[in-house]
Amino acid sequence: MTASQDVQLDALDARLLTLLDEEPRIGVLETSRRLGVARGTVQARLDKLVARGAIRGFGPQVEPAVIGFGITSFVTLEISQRYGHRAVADHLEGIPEVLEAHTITGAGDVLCRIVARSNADLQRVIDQIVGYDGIVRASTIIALAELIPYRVLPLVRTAAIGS
Amino acid sequence: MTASQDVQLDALDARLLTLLDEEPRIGVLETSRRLGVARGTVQARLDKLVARGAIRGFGPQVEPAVIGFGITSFVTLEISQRYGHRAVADHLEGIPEVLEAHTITGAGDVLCRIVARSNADLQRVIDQIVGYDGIVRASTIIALAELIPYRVLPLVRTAAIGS
DNA sequence: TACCGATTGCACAGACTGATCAGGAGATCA
DNA sequence: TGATCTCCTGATCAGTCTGTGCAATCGGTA
Repeated sequence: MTASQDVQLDALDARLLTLLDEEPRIGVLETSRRLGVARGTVQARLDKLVARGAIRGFGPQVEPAVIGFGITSFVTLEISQRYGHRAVADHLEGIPEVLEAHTITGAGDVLCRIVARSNADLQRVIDQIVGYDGIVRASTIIALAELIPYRVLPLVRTAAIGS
Repeated sequence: MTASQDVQLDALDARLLTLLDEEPRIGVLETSRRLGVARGTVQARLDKLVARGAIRGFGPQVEPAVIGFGITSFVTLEISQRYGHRAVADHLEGIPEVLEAHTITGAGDVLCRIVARSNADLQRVIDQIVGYDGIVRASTIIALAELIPYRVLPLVRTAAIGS
């Protein structure tokens, strides 16, 4: 699962990632100035992080809630033994409202994150999900408020040695 | 919660977001060429999306699993009525391994996503979480495999009108 | 028909990128 | 101590992009 070898970050990597997260549009040159290192160093560090997979990408982070999908829910699925996980994953991949899915331990087989335009719309999506033989039943939890929005930076600082 | 008014995307927005997601480093000019529109249009669209909050940012998307945190888990917390959600959120915010947290409906009060270096490390993090008076107990689900990695693009295409 | 927002095409100066190279600093090993 | 390696530095070069502003155009609307 873990791609190749784990990437060990250092303090400079952590500062670099933090700075880029806060001001992604400043460019490599300005970044190097802020960090007090040579431009080539910044480019080399970035290339390395991307090459090793530590950075998945720099794409725009779209906020589902702002483009009309204000409801977030976590749905636990119980899948039929006769169907493989792969088949279920394929089914789920075809539903845009399914933002991610994991196989899990415990009471349930798959946990997925689902967004919808409204509670009624959520019902529609869930119906679509369970309208597949491989899925026996679904248990839905609705997210009421976002206490902590997704973040990785604190973890990056923890992971960095000598910081 | 939803910042201002929902942003209604159109086909061009969807194509723009898709292209930027696939090749974030191509720059505005190249983007305009690929989309067949004027450079100013691309800039205006992007500015608008950012201003309205549809795009949260362009920061590097760090992959926790690659920097040493290979274990992902979802932990449901039951919190004491005497403490507010806010207090619990503050507590959780101080723990880097807590990547996100939501208040939820159903059997439990808070659902959070937690990563750790190993199962033993996960135990340490959970102990840290429950070592707080406001939290009565924690129920942990471990993610075994990532069936669908987090994605938003299919949703963007769905949200766009006239696509 | 007049108005309005959005898009276009163009222009300019300034700044950045990608690539490359020689030299230096620090760590490792025999 | 000396050889070797890796990483960082500082600099150069041509080519390209960005930020900005403006006048004209287009499509839909009052």
